[in-house]
Amino acid sequence: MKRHEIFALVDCNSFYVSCERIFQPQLENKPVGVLSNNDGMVVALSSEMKKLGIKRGDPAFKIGNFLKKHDGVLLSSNYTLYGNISARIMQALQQFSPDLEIYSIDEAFLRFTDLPEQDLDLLGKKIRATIQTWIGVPVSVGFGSTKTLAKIANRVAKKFSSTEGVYNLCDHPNLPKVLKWLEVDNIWGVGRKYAKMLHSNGIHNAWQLANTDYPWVKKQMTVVGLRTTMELNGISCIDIEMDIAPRQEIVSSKSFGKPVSDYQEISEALSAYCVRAVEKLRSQNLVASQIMVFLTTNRFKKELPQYANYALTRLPVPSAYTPDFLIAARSVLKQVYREGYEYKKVGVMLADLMHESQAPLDFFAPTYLDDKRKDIMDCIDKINKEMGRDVLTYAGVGVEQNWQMRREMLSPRFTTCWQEIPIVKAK
DNA sequence: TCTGGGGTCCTAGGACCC
DNA sequence: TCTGGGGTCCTAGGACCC
Repeated sequence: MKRHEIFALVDCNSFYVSCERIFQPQLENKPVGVLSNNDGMVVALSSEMKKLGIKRGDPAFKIGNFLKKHDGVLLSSNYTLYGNISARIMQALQQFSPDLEIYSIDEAFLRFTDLPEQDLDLLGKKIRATIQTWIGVPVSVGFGSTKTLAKIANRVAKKFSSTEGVYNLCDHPNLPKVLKWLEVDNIWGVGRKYAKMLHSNGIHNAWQLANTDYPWVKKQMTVVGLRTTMELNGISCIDIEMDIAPRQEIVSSKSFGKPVSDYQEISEALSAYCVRAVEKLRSQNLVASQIMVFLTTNRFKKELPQYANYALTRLPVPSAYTPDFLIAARSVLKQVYREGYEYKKVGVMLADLMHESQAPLDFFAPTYLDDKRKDIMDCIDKINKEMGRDVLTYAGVGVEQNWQMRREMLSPRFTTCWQEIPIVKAK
């Protein structure tokens, strides 16, 4: 007999903003927004910011003046800080259940087995209090008999202050009411395209979707949509994933701080992203054998000629040796680069990843592990880790780096850099 | 001046094999 | 009249997530 399972979704409220507020208490109760790379658009907002009518995705340059009038603050994103705070939260959550899935930087699923349901509300409150006290970040907790329902419960917890941040949908008499309230657009797993399709078929809320003919759903939305629909009916189809699945691809790409046409500059930026991607590869003890390069102009500038393209190549043997990728990336870039365009973005994607110990042997060439290449890379990584990022790097990444992104409102690395750790003076 | 970056999964179709 | 029937692997594209 299957044991009775309950899922919880713990989700940090306005995560990036909450991270900034830990070390900058003057930001409490103020409209605060955190921007995407290049200070482009708002990606996280405090509730005060939402009340001003600002939305995720609003471009920074359009709202700057408006915010000044309302004492609002915009910050550049500080992923070093957010990553560190996230790790602390996940560690703290471990104590509530060993069955923990880190779903994103600010969300985790927990699975409980044979837990008395009357205790759920108390448990939710305890989780909230723990994360608030230990780390200083407010979270919301939703319980459900499936992951999809736990997600919905979390949404209710966030939306209605009367819940005090905890909502339980397990065998709840309000379940039909909640499902009727929730538009299909807001169901986990239903994106813009499918939401539109469902609306045009007269299915507007989660209750209606739950009661839709399964074969029809499968035909229109593949098994993925079918799973979601069944989960709305309390049939658990998506289990938590505790093992960190090995990566299948690693992407490194960024928009430029300003438009770039010059081949040399693009090549430098590409080289820099390539160095970063291969570092990431090595940090997980992986090797890659495929590399793809893509570049694109600014699609928002409709008056300018547009161009986007990509191409890929394979390495003769899987590798994590940066120069192998730099050489490959540059030869691929030559294939896709066209003169006379203002480029906005270039990037590299590594694919065909496998653990370095599983790389196939080649009769004619030594594997990455065999010859000195791994030793050289490990040595460089170690120096960079101890002495600072890019103390040792490659000539191809250039010196001036005019293409670098903008981060004009960046907060300090409060928790990960000795020079930037805040000092509290005793009175 | 100015609009993110990094992932996953599923399906259809073509190549190739016996 | 009629032109096999599976498999598998690979890739591109489309959907989704935060």
